Amino acid sequence: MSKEKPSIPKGTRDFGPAVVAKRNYIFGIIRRTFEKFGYLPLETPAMEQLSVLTGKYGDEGDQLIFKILNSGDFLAKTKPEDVEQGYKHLTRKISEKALRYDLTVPFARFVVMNRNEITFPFKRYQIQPVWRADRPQKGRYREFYQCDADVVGTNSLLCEAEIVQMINGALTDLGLTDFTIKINHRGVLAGIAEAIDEKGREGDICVAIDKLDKIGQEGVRKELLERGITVDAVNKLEPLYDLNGSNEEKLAQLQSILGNTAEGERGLNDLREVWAYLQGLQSKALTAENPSGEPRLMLDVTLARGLSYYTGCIFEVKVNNVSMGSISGGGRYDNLTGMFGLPGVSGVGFSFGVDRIYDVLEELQLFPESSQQSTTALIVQFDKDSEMYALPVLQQLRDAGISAELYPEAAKLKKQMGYADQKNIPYVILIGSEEMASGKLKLRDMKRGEQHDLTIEEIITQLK
RNA sequence: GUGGUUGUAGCUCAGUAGGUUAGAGCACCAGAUUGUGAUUCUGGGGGUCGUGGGUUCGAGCCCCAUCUUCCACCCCA
Repeated sequence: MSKEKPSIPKGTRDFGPAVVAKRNYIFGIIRRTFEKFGYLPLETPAMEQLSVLTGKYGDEGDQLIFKILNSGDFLAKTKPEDVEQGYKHLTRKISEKALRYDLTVPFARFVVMNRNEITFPFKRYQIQPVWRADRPQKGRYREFYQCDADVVGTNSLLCEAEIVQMINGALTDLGLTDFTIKINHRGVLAGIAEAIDEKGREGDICVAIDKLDKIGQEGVRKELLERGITVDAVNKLEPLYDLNGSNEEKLAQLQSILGNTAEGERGLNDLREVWAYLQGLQSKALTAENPSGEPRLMLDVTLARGLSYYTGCIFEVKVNNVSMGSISGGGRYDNLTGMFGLPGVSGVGFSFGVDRIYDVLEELQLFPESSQQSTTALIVQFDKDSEMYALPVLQQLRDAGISAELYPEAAKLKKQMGYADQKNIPYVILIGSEEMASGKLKLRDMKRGEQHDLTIEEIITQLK
């Protein structure tokens, strides 16, 4: 008998009852938001073929995919020279499956496989865990849940506008008041690169610019030069950092800088159209201001996002004044299904990071009390007679749709009351000899500490 | 993946220059209170000091490895 201490892998967590209750509260609000906008649920397997996932997230992403070792004698088909050719070569020989890295690529795979059954535009949402072999930190786990909503089969920028609406709606319903929805466009980034005579280098430029609020303008300048961007280009780039004024004014300023680049023009037109849709939708995201006075929806040319499949608008959401990375992000991808042999299907989607939202709500104490209670009423018993008397009462409560339980033994009152207190049960019903004789049960409101003698019918009415 | 950091009772932490039976608060259990919880009083249980090696007469404390935590890069939900 080995008595090893049990443990769970790095970056994974157990969720106890109280935590699950709060997580379900978040899932519920997100699910309702998605459904309000016409998205329907989809679920896909935890594991995908490795070939489906590789190459979709850039080199960095490929490194972070959890591979599953082939079962059985996984070395059967390998030869000594496979080892000599390095781990990447060997990986393909001993691993054919991998845990999904996000929900967007499996969705694209699903669309391609079911292209003949699907009616386009196809709107789906998906709430499932994903896995990344990242090094864990606060708010960064190796297993975490994403809540994705994507639509494929339409180029309409109404989808982008509705994504802004969904983000604003869900986060507002969760009680958040100080958050920023950043929006940008890959075309704008490409146009900027072209306008400063560094066409095609937007990748390097983005990685550097993205750190602006972290390392400052000087730090970014240094990094850009290290990445081989010319001094000339950096000088042209820097005025873009502090575009000021309203979003409309920013668009106008960008127009004069990028107007004559094809990509830049495409990006600006898309963004203007998104704004027009939002105005039509009377978007609260468009008019809302954060406590700081900044607009909630912000055009941010420094927003980059690493996932390599994005081609159009990109989004990212940051809760202000908490130490937490982005809690939501997404964008448009024009050719994801093309990689699986179905070209010409444009898609756009975004994702909420529930685990981070959870940590933020916890920090800001925004979980409502109702998300933390389990049972509505506990029946306390005193002896065998009262237990038997309580059984039909218990059933009547449940038939009336009230979640109820009977303490399963005639333990001391203190213990039974303590149980209710611990479990955050708001009402206790006491059934003893007096109550059985009179037919009036004692209903105790645990929060107020008051109790009244009531018939079972009266109790049901009150608790319903 | 690179460089750091953390790990002592269920939880939050003490633990002095390596020296007998490792402590506190909270939580838990029992009693004060044989029909009433979150307050009060009394008593009680619980730790092979993350794990595995090593140095030493002797290690919670020193060394190595490993796992874990958190942080900065990288990247990202």
